[in-house]
Amino acid sequence: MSGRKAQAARNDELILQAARAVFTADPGAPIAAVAETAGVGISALYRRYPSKEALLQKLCGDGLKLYIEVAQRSLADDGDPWEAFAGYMRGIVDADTNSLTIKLAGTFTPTEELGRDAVRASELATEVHHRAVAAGVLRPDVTVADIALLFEQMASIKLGGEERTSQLRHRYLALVLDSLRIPPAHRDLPGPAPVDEELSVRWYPS
Amino acid sequence: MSGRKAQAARNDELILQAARAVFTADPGAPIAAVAETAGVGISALYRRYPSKEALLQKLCGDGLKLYIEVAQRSLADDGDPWEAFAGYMRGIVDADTNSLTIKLAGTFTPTEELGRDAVRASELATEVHHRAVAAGVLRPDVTVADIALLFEQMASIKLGGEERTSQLRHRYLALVLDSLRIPPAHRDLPGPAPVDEELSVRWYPS
DNA sequence: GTAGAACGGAACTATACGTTCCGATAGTAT
DNA sequence: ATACTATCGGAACGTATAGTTCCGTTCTAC
Repeated sequence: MSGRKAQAARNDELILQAARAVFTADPGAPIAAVAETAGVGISALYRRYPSKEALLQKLCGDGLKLYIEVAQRSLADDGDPWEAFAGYMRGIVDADTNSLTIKLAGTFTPTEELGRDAVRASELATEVHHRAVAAGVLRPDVTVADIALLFEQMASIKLGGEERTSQLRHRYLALVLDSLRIPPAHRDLPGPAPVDEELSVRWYPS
Repeated sequence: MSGRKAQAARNDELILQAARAVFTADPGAPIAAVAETAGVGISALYRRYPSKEALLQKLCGDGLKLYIEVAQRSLADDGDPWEAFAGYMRGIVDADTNSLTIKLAGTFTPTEELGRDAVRASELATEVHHRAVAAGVLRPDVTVADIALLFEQMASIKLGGEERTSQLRHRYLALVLDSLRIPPAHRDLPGPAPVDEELSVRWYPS
């Protein structure tokens, strides 16, 4: 494959990557920002997706599939039950699927396939949760819905670049995990704590 | 005081309350929404504040003062050091000052007075934090900036009505406090856990 | 050399929102 | 009683933003 067809195929991927990056950074971003980030024109977008809504549905769908994959990987883990659960949570935080899925909830009517994947993801999350509780490594007064809201809290952290944000999310995830694990204990926190300047810069218009 | 002057004074308060409610719910809300919520016309707003920015600065300032008050109240607490610290965190979460202050950061140029109050608030937060660490009730690998980010995470929780949101914030604050306190332990979580329907309704446009 | 797919980006349109302006109203002073 | 003024409601205006369409261009395949 070469020439024009090849560029079209490359653009397919380029556009998806750009869309993911742009909309996770700012769910309300204009579609022109996606085109610019991808380095293509606007018509390259509209050739592939009939509307912005269609693009968002695609991204949401991909996010859900990633979520399902992470959950399945955890269920396949036969080792230490706590590590399986903690790995699941770390995986979801890394996948960064909540930033999109949640913030975009209600901005478009869910597809049928989207609905199916959502219940599938929910089932898997319940299964992961149930295993950890049954193994006696996860405090039982925390429900599956609690875990979902905790993911949203992690997703709300946005500071500095992409790298730094991920680092900090894992730092606070470690804190949360400390409060979830049985027996309770304090483990070392990963990544450096934020410094004052990281916080104060946000008070000045960019 | 009666008649027209009285209504004007009442409107002063009405507008501030409405503005606080509207902008905490949606920091990007239009100014017309504030007027509608307050039950007044738009000109009643512009008579008091020359621009939207001025109103936001006022709200931010009030929020900071509230923050300072809560911190001072904690420092005046001579009882159990942990309870003083936990009460401080609960107080800040209740004050709901972060929803505004953070989300609005960078949307306007900070006033001089705003800057002064900000450093004052920062000093007090450091003092509160230092006391808890010195008393040996707060894990020392968590910094003041960490606490600030934790507040933001609590503020990101928005589910159901105002009442329910507050309930859930306290639930997850309790979880976080479990991971902060020395010695580590699991305490009962306040408020009912979210049920599935509370989460799923967000997927449908209102 | 030509047909057509893919593309870039200007142009169009709708909408949202901050701000201004004007007519109305109700206390208040003379 | 009448004129004056502070206050108010809300329509009107201008501007910015963003989704979508459209047209001229380019590049490949045959």
